[in-house]
Amino acid sequence: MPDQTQNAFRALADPTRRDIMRLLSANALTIVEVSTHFDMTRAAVKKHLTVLSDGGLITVEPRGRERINRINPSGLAPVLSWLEFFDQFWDDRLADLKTAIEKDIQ
Amino acid sequence: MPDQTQNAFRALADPTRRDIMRLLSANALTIVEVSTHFDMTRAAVKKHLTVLSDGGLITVEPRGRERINRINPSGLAPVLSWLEFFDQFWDDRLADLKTAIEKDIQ
DNA sequence: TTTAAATGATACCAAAAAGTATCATGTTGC
DNA sequence: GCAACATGATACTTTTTGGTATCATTTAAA
Repeated sequence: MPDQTQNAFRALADPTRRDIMRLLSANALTIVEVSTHFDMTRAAVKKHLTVLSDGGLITVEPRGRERINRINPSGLAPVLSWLEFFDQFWDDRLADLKTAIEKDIQ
Repeated sequence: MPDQTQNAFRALADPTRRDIMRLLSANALTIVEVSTHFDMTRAAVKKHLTVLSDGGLITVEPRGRERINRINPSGLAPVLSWLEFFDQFWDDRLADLKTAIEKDIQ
């Protein structure tokens, strides 16, 4: 059983991966399409996508010879859940947020 | 000029450091006191505290020969700010959160 | 049916991260 | 003053990470 919290935080720790998240928030893209936005090889980008997938932050849908990488916002839930612990310092507002999110994702 | 967003995400990527955050949320502690909670040397814990400090997630106050490590919740602001970008997937609730936080921490 | 395109997989490399051990420095208290 | 204590600092080792290069496999398309 994977530690989703750890995998998600790990995935977010790299700036390239956070950029990929933003990129995919606009459009679902293939690996090649994502690669064109970064100054590194396709293989390196694919590794980042694997880490994001392990963290539950994206989903990958095979389509013919392509793989469509799609953002998975609910993958951020463990991160928000962890951050929510600190809402005691912010007057319980993060708790409200978490409840709202949990209501949204199935 | 440090990249606070990167430093904060980097600091949160390690499970020990996240545990230290929780620990310090209850009480401000010296390095030795923090060390007693983990199965590693004092030097290793101190390194983690340095990373947390670099990320703006704790503050360190010298007191005599001790250093009081105190949680700094506002250091999470860059993280929440980045996450807020994805509130488009959650009906703008994270944006409300960010506004609320910004109102709290001068 | 070939050929080109998209991806998978592997080996390899360099740098960063996590940890230890050790010694130096500064403080407290008797 | 001096011994014990808390921390600082450095060197070193191991593992992980981010990256490249290369070749194999699968699929689309002419």
